[in-house]
Amino acid sequence: MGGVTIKDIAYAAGVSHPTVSKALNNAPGVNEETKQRILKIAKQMNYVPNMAAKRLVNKSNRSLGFVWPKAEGIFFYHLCNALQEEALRRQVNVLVSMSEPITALKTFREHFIDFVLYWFFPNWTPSSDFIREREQYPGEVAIIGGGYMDHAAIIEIDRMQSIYNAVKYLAGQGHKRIAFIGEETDKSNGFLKGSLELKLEYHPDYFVKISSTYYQGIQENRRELEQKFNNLWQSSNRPTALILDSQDTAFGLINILREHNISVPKDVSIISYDDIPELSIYEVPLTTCGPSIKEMVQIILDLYDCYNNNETWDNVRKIVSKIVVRDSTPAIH
Amino acid sequence: MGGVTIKDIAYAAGVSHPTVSKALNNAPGVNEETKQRILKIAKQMNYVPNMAAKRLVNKSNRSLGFVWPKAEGIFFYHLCNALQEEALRRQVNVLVSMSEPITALKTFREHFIDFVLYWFFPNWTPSSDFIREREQYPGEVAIIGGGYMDHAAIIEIDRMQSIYNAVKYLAGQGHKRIAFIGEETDKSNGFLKGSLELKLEYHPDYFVKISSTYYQGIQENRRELEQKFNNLWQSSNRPTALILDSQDTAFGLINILREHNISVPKDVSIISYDDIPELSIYEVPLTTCGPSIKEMVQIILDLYDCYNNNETWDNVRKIVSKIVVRDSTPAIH
DNA sequence: TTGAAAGCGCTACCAT
DNA sequence: ATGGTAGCGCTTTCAA
Repeated sequence: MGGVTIKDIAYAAGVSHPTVSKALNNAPGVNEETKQRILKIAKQMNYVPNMAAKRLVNKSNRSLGFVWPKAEGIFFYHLCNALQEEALRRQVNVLVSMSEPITALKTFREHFIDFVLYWFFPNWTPSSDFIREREQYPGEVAIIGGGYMDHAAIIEIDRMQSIYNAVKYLAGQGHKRIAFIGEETDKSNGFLKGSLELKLEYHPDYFVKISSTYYQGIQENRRELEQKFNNLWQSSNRPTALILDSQDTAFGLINILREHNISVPKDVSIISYDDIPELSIYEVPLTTCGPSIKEMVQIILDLYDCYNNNETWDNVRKIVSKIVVRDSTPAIH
Repeated sequence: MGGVTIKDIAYAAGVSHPTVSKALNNAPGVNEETKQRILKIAKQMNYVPNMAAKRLVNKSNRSLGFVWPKAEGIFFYHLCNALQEEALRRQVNVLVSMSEPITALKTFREHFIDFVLYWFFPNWTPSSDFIREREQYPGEVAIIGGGYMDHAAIIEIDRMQSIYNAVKYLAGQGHKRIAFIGEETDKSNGFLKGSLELKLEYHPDYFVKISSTYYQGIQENRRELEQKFNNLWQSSNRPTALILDSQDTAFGLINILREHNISVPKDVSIISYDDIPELSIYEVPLTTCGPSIKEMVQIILDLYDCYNNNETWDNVRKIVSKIVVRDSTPAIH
């Protein structure tokens, strides 16, 4: 039960265990034929490497841990899935933890995961306990989504630029009156910057600032959204396009539009932040902006590979945002 | 990274490294005074045990792997979160994998997770590859949600009973005309059984059978739901209560009701399957049936504890369903 | 009570 | 190309 080791394989293949090790790790200096034989036997015997032993000799084991932030799940669900899929292709294991950052790191350390990826939010900074835990962690730590700490690779997401691009795109489609609905963050700043630089019509109510969040209750959230949207819609400067700051806002607004018989894109064009499939399979597939999950996953695993091959890498990588054009934003005249 | 080992401590304390090991692990056979001295030095030197080395010798550890099924995420998100939280309380690590079952088991084996929990669906049966992989796996495998295999603990969910109870509860609230909306599964059978046994009014259109699923597209799903619901609502035997087979159906229907200005519970009472917070924070908090996530998590970890303490356990555990009464189902006259 | 020695599974480093 | 040997840090005998 359990323990098939390289020695067992070596015995079965009639070679020595170092040869098996080399064969299994694609190391040079093994006859191709022998190698194939060993590989075959290993598979037959359903060999599973002992990560502890690997770690003991300071070898990485091609596994990546992702720490799922305490936040609404749908985006991270898709991110995890995509990560998982691409990782499979690249032969790396992905394990997910939903613990808080310190516990997660400890758990990953105990299980020999050699690369841990955190999703944090802008302005996050590490607690001293976290720093201490990170010092004990032998592998690499990467941070995506926001925040910064020493001894961690950073994958930056430029949300401001994302929204800025959305404004630009809509302007290119012929819109002059564009409103933004969402919280006050980098994203809304991108909207303001875009409106200003592209010399769009601007009225203070074009920034529809939402303050209640989903988890304060759908009810509260919806009420606020509905009321503020109505104000905007009834104003004398009704916009022709809307930029929404997240899928959450998009879901809320779509219901509201439906009730009011406002049709997309006939009555209004829409771009939403967040690259998730739910936005593309709606009645009117929505144009989205923001980093593509697919691309994020590539960058993450490229980073992992760099680490794994002991290559150097830029400590900060930027992930560019992308507009995925769908039916909700045709050109207007 | 790394550095201080028990040998260093041994040298500093003027003892041998096995003695340090014993002292650090509270093992018997070490002079109390020596032990304290060693502990103190270890602390001074900021010793951190090398998990790899430990693991290489001692195989077991308190950790549980959960395999997240390829299915829509929101329920599993809550389940994972709850599992994680209770596990923290019980000092067990939880790691989640989104790989397919065999890969997941292999990954967990590699990383010394000694207990793996699968969510499967009714009528699932293991492939021969899976059986083989399980045989190699030294830990325990548990299955929840449906399906069966040898050498696995089973946590059974009686969905039929859940819905049956819902029917019974609604009947108790005074309803005679109850309809069910959802796919044809154990759940719909529970509805039919309840209607029959409790001698409710029954019309064929009270079983609103939905066949398209969420991932065929929201659009398709919504259209079918809307059309079938309209039929039901316009029929001469309009029901006074609805049982919905999942949160998915609930979300869809709620939007439809809103558009039609049908008010809950004034115009119709509703019970939905699935114990997730989203159903409780809606405009009208919905009464739900089905197993409570909290309870599921308890049963899972109780099972884990049994396994971990080498206790015996019933190979099949049933998880009872519960009705959480909220505002959507008042008594009627 | 203590410590010398063996060994967990693996890789690195030489010899051959 | 191959394999013998050493050693990663730790626990576990077992002899002193």
